[in-house]
Amino acid sequence: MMSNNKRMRSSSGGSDLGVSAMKMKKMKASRRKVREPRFCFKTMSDVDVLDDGYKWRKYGQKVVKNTQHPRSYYRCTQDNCRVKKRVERLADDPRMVITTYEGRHVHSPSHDEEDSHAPNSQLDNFFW
DNA sequence: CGAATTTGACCCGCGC
DNA sequence: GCGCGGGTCAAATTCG
Repeated sequence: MMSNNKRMRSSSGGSDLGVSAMKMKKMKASRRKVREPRFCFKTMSDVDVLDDGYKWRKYGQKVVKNTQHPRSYYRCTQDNCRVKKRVERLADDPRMVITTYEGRHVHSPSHDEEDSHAPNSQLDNFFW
């Protein structure tokens, strides 16, 4: 009764699996010493997903205090791009959106061609 | 059918 | 020591 494992995120209610997942998660994030720098940009637009050349997939939404609007979390769906993007709306200015990019892009925007030998694009990314 | 999206729940770190 | 907030993932559902 009662909810009885409503979500059981680790499935199989097992423990080993859950532990494994937990361990993996820990290892993945691993609160490393140095974290990738985060770039915050203020954008004035009614739309939050400004197609900057990358494909984003929403993976979560949470409401933050000090703000009457929920925050959206996006992640890059590229093959080798695990860049994270955070989008927050300003309560004072609903048309103002704060886009925070976390991580570093591995590919150049729009151009999907092999940029392996194109340090220029990487430099361009760094600038962003 | 596949992928993307949505919501809820869970976990960890830090503050007091 | 305990509580709260913030952040992420997973599953289910829906759209193209």
